Amino acid sequence: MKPDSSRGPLDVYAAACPCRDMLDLLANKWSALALGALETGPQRFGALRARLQGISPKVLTQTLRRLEDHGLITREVFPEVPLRVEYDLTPLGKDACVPLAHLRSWVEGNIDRFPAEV
Amino acid sequence: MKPDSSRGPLDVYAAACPCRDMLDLLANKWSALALGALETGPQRFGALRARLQGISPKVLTQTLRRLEDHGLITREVFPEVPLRVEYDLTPLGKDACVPLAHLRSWVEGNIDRFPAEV
DNA sequence: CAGAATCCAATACGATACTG
DNA sequence: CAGTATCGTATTGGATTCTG
Repeated sequence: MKPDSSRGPLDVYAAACPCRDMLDLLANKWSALALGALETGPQRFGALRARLQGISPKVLTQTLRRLEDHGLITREVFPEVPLRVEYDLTPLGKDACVPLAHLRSWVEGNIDRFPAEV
Repeated sequence: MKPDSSRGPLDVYAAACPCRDMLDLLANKWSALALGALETGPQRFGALRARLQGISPKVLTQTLRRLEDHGLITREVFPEVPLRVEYDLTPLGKDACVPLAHLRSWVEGNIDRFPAEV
């Protein structure tokens, strides 16, 4: 088990560690929701937009692009009419869903313990 | 098991659900790091600042205040000279640390699988 | 020490309109 | 359908300075 040294120390607390960027990507509301929405299978842009209530097309595009660039999801275009584009999880994305699903369900399961909005 | 109805449906995907706000709070880089830094016991402002490399005092204050307002941490002032202020986890905060710790360690453990920066 | 105050740069976001 | 382009606002973030 070589803990990698080619890309610097593995510490999310280090500002320069690539871990920090990944944490910034995953510890994000829209990322967590988008990845979770894909757990049930490939989804189209419109479906994701409907699922992630309140997201604008622009922000959804940004979120998906960023996830794609980091290898968490794939984007496939079907040159049909009307156009169809499907997003799906990569193996890495599937794995990332595990801790994110825990976080989402923890929130839903403990929301009653939070003090009411001030 | 009454799934609560006093505060609306429990669905992080619903824009109006309070869950959304909580997810927004926890699915956040600095929140995840700050809570994790407190897992080992109460910490002073300066210690947290040193641990969360790269954070500015202003953002750290905002982060801590927000966590305190939502009942995840406590803030205790010791009127000494020099002044000492300690932050600590509440029971709720301790519980929230569990999924967040998973997320942080998942990132550290899988960073090598991510494509190199573009 | 622990922040508050201030100023300013960056960018994130929403709404709208338009295109392949 | 699935975005992109554009605009303007709003929020965020950093650096610096100051105070109880």
